[in-house]
Amino acid sequence: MANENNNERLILQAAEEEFIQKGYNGAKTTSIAAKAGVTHAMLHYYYRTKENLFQKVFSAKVQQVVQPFKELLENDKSITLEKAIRDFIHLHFSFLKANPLLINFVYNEVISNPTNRKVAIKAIYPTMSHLYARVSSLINAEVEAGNITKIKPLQLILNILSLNITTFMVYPLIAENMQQEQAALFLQERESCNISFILNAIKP
Amino acid sequence: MANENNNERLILQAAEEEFIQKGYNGAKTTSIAAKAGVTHAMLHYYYRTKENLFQKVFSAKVQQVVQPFKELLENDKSITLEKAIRDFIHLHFSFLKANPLLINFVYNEVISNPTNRKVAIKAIYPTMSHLYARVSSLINAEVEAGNITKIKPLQLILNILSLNITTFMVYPLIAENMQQEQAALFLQERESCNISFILNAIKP
DNA sequence: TTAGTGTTTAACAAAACTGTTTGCAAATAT
DNA sequence: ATATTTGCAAACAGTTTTGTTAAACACTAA
Repeated sequence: MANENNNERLILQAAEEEFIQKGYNGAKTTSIAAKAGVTHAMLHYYYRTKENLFQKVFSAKVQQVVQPFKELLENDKSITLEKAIRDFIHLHFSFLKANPLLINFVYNEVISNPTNRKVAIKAIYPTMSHLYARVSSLINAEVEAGNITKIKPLQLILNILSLNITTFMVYPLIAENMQQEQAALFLQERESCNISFILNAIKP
Repeated sequence: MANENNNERLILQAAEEEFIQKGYNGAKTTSIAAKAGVTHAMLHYYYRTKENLFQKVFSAKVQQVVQPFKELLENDKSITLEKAIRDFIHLHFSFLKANPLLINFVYNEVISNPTNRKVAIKAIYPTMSHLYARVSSLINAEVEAGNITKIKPLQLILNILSLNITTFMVYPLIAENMQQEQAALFLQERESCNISFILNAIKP
């Protein structure tokens, strides 16, 4: 009976934590093993190398990054640009709140390692081009109707992502000298401000 | 005669490169010494520890991050908000173009190490509150004149910085599959798009 | 010339880290 | 019941990395 592959799972979990907190170079297999409560020989037994363990963590995390975009594309089938923007920003904020270190982790590993970059691009590309197409057609419709000013889909997407992501990049620094409620309020204010800022920016 | 403190400088230069490219954990003192063309004993002779060498690099780089803000505050004494925004975005783009890895380096070290965070906040705070005050009064004047919609200074500052910084975060990924001219064009387009996006967003 | 100061090298030491081997105990299959 | 596989720990091995030491070297000033 023993423990139905418990250790294998514990090691992976500990590895996720460690890699996300410290990056590939900062993470140590000994520390991961200790965090998982196993000898470090076990880590090598199940995952053989640090590199291999990292790849497992990394590709899972890249999948996670794409999640909110997939969700948006599946749920919001035929809506206006404004509703899509509102829905997405809200969705993305929830996601980033729940995974505050995720984006920075993936970004850094992508920047510092060409192999990771390929893995990430391969995983992200299909969803992103799907998103691009959707945004593109939403923009076209609104421009024709005279509801918004002309803007390139890539620029709009970058703008929205920028404002969302940097919010959670500065969040730990801003929240450091705040009460919890204040910090929560900051996020809330930032979310509504992002929405109105974007919507105002694309008005004719 | 030897070489008038040349090695000390060479080591510091090599350390800047290495730390910025690979971060504290990824950087190796042996690699820094090799890059500087000296034995690694020399590195310890001049800087004693990796940590110490890092601190020297880090605080210099934090100073550099604040540079464009100081420049803006000194040069643009009494101007309109629109001109300030235009000037700053242009200035900031030049700066980020010249130091593409700087922000990410400082950010990561700040996030991963509380001591670095204190160093950075201490160095950045005065300039930032100066900037805040200036933006605040510029906004007030324009709001009173009915030229723009009401927006909190912090939100506007965050928005501008977000759009600028993320441009250079995605730049290496986007430029990877582009000709040089195309990549330069992307930056140029992004700069003017950022300006008009911001200005449009704060219109009444 | 010599004593002194700062610079450089080579060799060494210690620790941290990744990965391997061995051997054993429990579980599963034959 | 016996053989085989699987899970696990302890000890070991090799490498990388940081940091130290001692001696050589170069230059300056007494």
